[in-house]
Amino acid sequence: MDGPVNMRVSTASSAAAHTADCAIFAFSEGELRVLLVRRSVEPFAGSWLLPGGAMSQEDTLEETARRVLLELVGVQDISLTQVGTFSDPGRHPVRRVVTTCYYALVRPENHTPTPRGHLSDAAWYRLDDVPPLGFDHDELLRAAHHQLIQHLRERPMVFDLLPERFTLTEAQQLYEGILRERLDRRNFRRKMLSYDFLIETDEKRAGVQGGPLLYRIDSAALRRAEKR
Amino acid sequence: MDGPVNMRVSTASSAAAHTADCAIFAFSEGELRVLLVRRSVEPFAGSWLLPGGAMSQEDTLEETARRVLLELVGVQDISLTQVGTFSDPGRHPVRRVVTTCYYALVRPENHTPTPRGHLSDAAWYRLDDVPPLGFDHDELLRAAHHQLIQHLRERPMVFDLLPERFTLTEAQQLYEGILRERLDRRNFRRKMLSYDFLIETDEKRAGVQGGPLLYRIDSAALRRAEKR
DNA sequence: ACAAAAGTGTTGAAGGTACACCCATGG
DNA sequence: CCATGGGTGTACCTTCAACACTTTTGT
Repeated sequence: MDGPVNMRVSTASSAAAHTADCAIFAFSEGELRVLLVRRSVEPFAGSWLLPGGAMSQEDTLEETARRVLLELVGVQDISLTQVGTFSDPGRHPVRRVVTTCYYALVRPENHTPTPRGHLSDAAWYRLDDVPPLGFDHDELLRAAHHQLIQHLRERPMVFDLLPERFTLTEAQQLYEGILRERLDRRNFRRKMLSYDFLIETDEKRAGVQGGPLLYRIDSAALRRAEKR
Repeated sequence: MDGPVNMRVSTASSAAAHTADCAIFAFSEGELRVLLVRRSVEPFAGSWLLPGGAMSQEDTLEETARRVLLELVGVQDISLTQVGTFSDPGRHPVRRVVTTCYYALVRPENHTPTPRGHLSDAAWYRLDDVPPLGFDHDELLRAAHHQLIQHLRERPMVFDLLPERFTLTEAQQLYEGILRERLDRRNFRRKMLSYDFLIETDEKRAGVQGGPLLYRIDSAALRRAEKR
């Protein structure tokens, strides 16, 4: 419980540090991808990780995560969803660090990740190609992906991952990339078209056979639908 | 991200304390109830709260929550589910305290809550009767209850709240208490009876008109069903 | 012209919801 | 005997899953 009186709290010299780590998902070239950074200092120097940052005195965890996103991929106004908090004392080999994991969905346009600070690299990985990660970040990523799947099953909420205009096939590839299963085109399409926030444009995607129609999202209607 | 090298972390003198707060639900006299404790010291002296405790160096948050449950209601081997982490810097008026909320489901038998330490009282409240709580615990309780509802809609998982033997009406009252809506008896009953982990006994509940049959749970089969 | 991808409808199964009457027991 | 709560079945609707052929466009 909260309180300055609790003795375990009063001896606060040894309180744990708290970080926010982000599984940042994007969709490009027909594949779901996640942003990883490479750490250049010990422990886990050279390991790939989910990007994250330490919570400061003034910030909430969500603000911390938002800052990470802003600094790394220059993205603002992104939907962030809390996945869970990981507190195993052994998860950090040196100090006690508790972390709260978030997932974020970003458009492929606005992202040229720029590693700074103690990072030597930053890159988008296809989910299948993700290497073993440092700390317990494999577990964080699994949890984030699992939660994204759960949310997607309940409601349509991944249009932040698609460009302004997109074809239904692209949307289907995105769903398949997240859910990791193949979907029936006709059933998928019928479900999509039943959403009133999906708007047919009069343009077609050039350079692809079949000449697929482009669609866009009516954000206000989507907002309403997501409220439920 | 994790790392001793991050400067915001290195100045760790001011790290936040971390607590685990529990929404402990029980079902008695046909009503869903939650355990509240009354705080006897400032800040929020005299306020009702969700019980909680500070995370120590060696423990995970879940172990912390488990200890709270053990000390307060003497219950062990309870399913604990993480609800979320709350980090608003203003949520504690004095110090920086981040909390992670869990919910737990306990059988009505094993509980005579015994307030200790800085608590003057502990009592089961019907959800409707919960008074305004101290800190941001109204929000924690709302979040915990909301998550319990979500989980219950997805799968049957509240038999930890029922006694060894129970009638289907009792189970229905429990569902209704959690979901806060009225259910159709025949539909509810059909769904329950479709579960193969629900086992009809040959006893009837005495002292109640109609002479309702008692049922029990095959824990192993339930475990399997919960896996999904 | 051919290859590749887009576009399109129907049917069956399963699950959810709505609804009313008789039966068993306690008082 | 009567009041209270327990126990039961059917019809409709919605949702999801399975499944194959035609049209459009690029090469």
